[in-house]
Amino acid sequence: MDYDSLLELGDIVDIRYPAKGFIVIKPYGMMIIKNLYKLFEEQLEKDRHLPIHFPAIIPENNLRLEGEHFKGFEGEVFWITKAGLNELQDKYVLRPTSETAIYPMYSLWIKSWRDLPVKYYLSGTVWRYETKATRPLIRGREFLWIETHDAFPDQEHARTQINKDLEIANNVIKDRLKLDFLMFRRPDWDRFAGAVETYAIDTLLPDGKVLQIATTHYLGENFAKVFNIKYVDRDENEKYVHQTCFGIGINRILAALIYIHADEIGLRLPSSIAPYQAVIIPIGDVDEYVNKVYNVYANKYRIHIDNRDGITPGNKFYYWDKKGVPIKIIIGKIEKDNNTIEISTRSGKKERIDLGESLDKYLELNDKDLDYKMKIYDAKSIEDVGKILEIGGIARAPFYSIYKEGEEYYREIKEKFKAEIRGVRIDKDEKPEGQCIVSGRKAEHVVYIAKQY
RNA sequence: GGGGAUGUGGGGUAACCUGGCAAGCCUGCGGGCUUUGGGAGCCCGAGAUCCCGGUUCAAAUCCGGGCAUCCCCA
Repeated sequence: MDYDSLLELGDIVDIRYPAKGFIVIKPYGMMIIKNLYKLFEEQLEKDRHLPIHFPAIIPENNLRLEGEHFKGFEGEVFWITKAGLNELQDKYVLRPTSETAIYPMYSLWIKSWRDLPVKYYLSGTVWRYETKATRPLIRGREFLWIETHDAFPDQEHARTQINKDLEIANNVIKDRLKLDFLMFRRPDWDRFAGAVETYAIDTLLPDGKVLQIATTHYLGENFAKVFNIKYVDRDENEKYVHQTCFGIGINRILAALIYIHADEIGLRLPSSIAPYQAVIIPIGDVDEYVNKVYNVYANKYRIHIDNRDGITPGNKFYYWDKKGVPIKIIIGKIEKDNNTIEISTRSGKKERIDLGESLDKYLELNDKDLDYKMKIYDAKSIEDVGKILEIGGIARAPFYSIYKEGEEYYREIKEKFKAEIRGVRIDKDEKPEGQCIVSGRKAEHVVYIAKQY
């Protein structure tokens, strides 16, 4: 089913808000988002991150401090130049990302090796003045995300954190959300503004474009130097911290969930984030028994009773199927008389079980049905890349280099196919065979090429 | 950033080119009756021409601007 219809019938967002790139997220969408936040925050806290809040506005001077970072974001920030009737002398921006909001404070907080590491996460909103076509949840001028900002005594610790970030992403996105993705090191020409290295997670949407849903950056000492984040180590040497930051695109993950798992009927949601894991649909006059069933399951599962009057059961089945509820619990006279419930899964399986029996099995079944694999094919030539992109896949190919010397060949791909080199796998060591499909040089990397959002 | 197209009840659309009936249809929404084990039926009802200006006896329709959406190109 197409993306726009899914948003509409899933009651996820209302795109009619009259400001470009800004949308309303409706309760059903927001309930999913809250569950997404919870999954990630639990994992982050398990990895000893602490929650923090930072203001949404950043003074212009702070934003300017790291030159490359400023250059990267200057064109896409919302400026606050006037307040009330006053023109502001010192302007602000609405944060497009929070490095320059947070690091001046880190400079104040971090003094000694005893203060490290610092690992904080911020769940919140950022704003970017996107001028390209916006798309609900996929590219907006306002979006929800989580960003961590970590400071370590040295490079080694920082790099270890990057692996942990990717592990967290894997635990949630692959295991709990059932989304397939690839982890890349981005080519040099596609780094985060101000970062030494950028790692990213891409998933492939059904329309054949990849969507970046999370990134983690190794910032090195770049920001520490301009924001003066120094500590004294055990040997009384003054040193700059090494930093990482990890961004998790909540809106985009929601978009991917909706779009990738859907079928012809509508949404299909993994049980980990479904607003309702099961909906009770009563048939006939069985209120008392319905309440009994609800009480049996409500403290273990997210359960909703659909007791709307005057709507036929069939209509309710269809309604909740469209919204992607994993399990429907059907309760009528038969169930009441036998102290049972009927389970009907989103995938169409029906079974009558005893009241009190666990629903886990059916939720697991629901989630297992959601497993899918992205279309990735090997390209042995530049023509192959075209063919693979044509059918909406990701092309895997030997390429000269993801470092700056490879950029000119990347340009050729970009021009020819309007596609991007997403990078080299980091979860897997891939050795290229033969020649670069563009330059004919000896290939140093195996890269993945795809159209992107 | 450049170009093109579009804007009609909550959603999808007809009428627009060639100005003129009470702005039609499907769906959704509210009420009533009848129903209820996989999208029920009948009756009633609420709900729209994006905004500002212009042309005209008359504008959803033509013109200008704004806003918004979609597509293509950089």
